[in-house]
Amino acid sequence: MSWRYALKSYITNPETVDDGAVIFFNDEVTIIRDSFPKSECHLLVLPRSKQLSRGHPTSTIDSKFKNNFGPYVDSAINYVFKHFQDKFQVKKSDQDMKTEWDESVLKNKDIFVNKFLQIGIHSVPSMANLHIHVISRDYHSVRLKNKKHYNSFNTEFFIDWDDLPLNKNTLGKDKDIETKYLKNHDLVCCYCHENFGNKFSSLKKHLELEFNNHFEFK
Amino acid sequence: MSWRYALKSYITNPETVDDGAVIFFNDEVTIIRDSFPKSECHLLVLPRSKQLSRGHPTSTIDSKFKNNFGPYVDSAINYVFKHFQDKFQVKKSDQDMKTEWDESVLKNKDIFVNKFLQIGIHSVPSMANLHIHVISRDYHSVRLKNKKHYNSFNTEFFIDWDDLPLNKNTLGKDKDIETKYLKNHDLVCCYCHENFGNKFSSLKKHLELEFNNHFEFK
DNA sequence: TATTCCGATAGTGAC
DNA sequence: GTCACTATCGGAATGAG
Ligand SMILES: Nc1ncnc2c1ncn2[C@@H]1O[C@H](COP(=O)(O)O)[C@@H](O)[C@H]1O
Ligand SMILES: Nc1ncnc2c1ncn2[C@@H]1O[C@H](COP(=O)(O)O)[C@@H](O)[C@H]1O
Ligand SMILES: [Zn+2]
Ligand SMILES: [Zn+2]
Repeated sequence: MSWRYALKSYITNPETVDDGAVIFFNDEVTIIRDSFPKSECHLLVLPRSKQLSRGHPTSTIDSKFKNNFGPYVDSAINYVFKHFQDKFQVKKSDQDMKTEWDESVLKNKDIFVNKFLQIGIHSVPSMANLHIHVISRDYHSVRLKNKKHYNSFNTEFFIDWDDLPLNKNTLGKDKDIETKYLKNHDLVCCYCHENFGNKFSSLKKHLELEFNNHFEFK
Repeated sequence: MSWRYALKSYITNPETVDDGAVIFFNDEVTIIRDSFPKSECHLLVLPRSKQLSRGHPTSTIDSKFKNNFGPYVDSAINYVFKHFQDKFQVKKSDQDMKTEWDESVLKNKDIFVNKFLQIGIHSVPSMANLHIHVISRDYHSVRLKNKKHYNSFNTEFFIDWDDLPLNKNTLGKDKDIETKYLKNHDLVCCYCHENFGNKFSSLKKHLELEFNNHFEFK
């Protein structure tokens, strides 16, 4: 079986997968922790229906789909929020200045979701089984190892759940999308918007600083 | 002072340079071993006149220049021939087949020069002080580290002393020459003409074999 | 087409 | 998609009263 089907067993037999990734399943969905999380908390929501699973997300995720799976996405959101709350707290700035990054980010779920969570899909998924990413916007992870990883979540390559279904599918060819957003797009810090060009190593070090400036272990 | 003038002290004060590179100098020329030799034996002949030294080789090396410096080039050739003779001998092939690579290469200077020596210049020199390369055609050297190094001696980027002065300077822009010959030109073995494409590492290993198949230490 | 260091880019085979 | 490995390609600094 091709690597494109690495997620398949999570929907065919979630009860027998023993890698500890599954956090919820019923007849309709499986929710897992991504095995190669690109942030502190990175979940995938997978519809179990073969029909839905093999569809391309941009054409499959319509309002009916959203109505049906919205609650499961919400539950993934709740999980991430809780997990982050349990593990981290907002760091008090030395300067004690009033910023957007006050404690409310980890106290108020709506603020957390708006400022610090990404829910959506990749324009060109690699994994064949349809999945929705629910990922915290810290990008503080040893699994985040190259430009493609970062830009797949931090450019228009990432399509927000709220923007689905797309009014009109204006996406180009897969190769063109990848070239434009994953290869040629500058690396831009998601905290402060500093532009790092192609310097992934510099961005990595910077993300480490950003994370440690904003959060600390409880 | 810029790295482009790394050769300057060899012509301004050859008597005080103490790196052991200088093998001959008089009022007109300095002859040195290249500090980063790309073959077993790699010399540079440098006119000491400021006027000549700052000229571009393709416009400066005319018949008058050649008459004047030909003898020094010859002396560099003699040095390389002698050095190679002293250090190496042609290896007897197991198959004992009659090839061009018989012992005459290291016994007859004319054959050595014709088959195994390159005398000339780079189309686009990096070093600002005019210099003529006299280099054995083995390319067996730890200093030969990349495609540019190899192709600068094994494509038309290298202009033979015998072809100077050029009838007509049909060279393009420096950048274009560099792209065409150093970057885009395939790597081709100078012994057997096998094409290695961009695989410099493969060529390196092959050159090691070629050298050891043709020569051995005395 | 200076060297050297460091890192970005790219292809491979395997899982 | 992952990893590990190898190797190619690419920019930046290079100096120093
Ligand atoms: N073998 C695997 N098991 C579980 N998840 C994986 C595996 N390989 C890749 N992934 C994740 O699957 C996701 C696929 O994302 P996508 O680019 O949308 O197809 C990525 O976030 C990967 O980290
Ligand atoms: N610092 C140096 N001292 C002596 N020779 C050098 C130095 N740097 C480079 N070279 C050599 O100078 C030559 C310049 O060749 P060119 O490409 O014709 O300018 C090359 O063969 C280099 O190996
Ligand atoms: Zn930042
Ligand atoms: Zn060969």
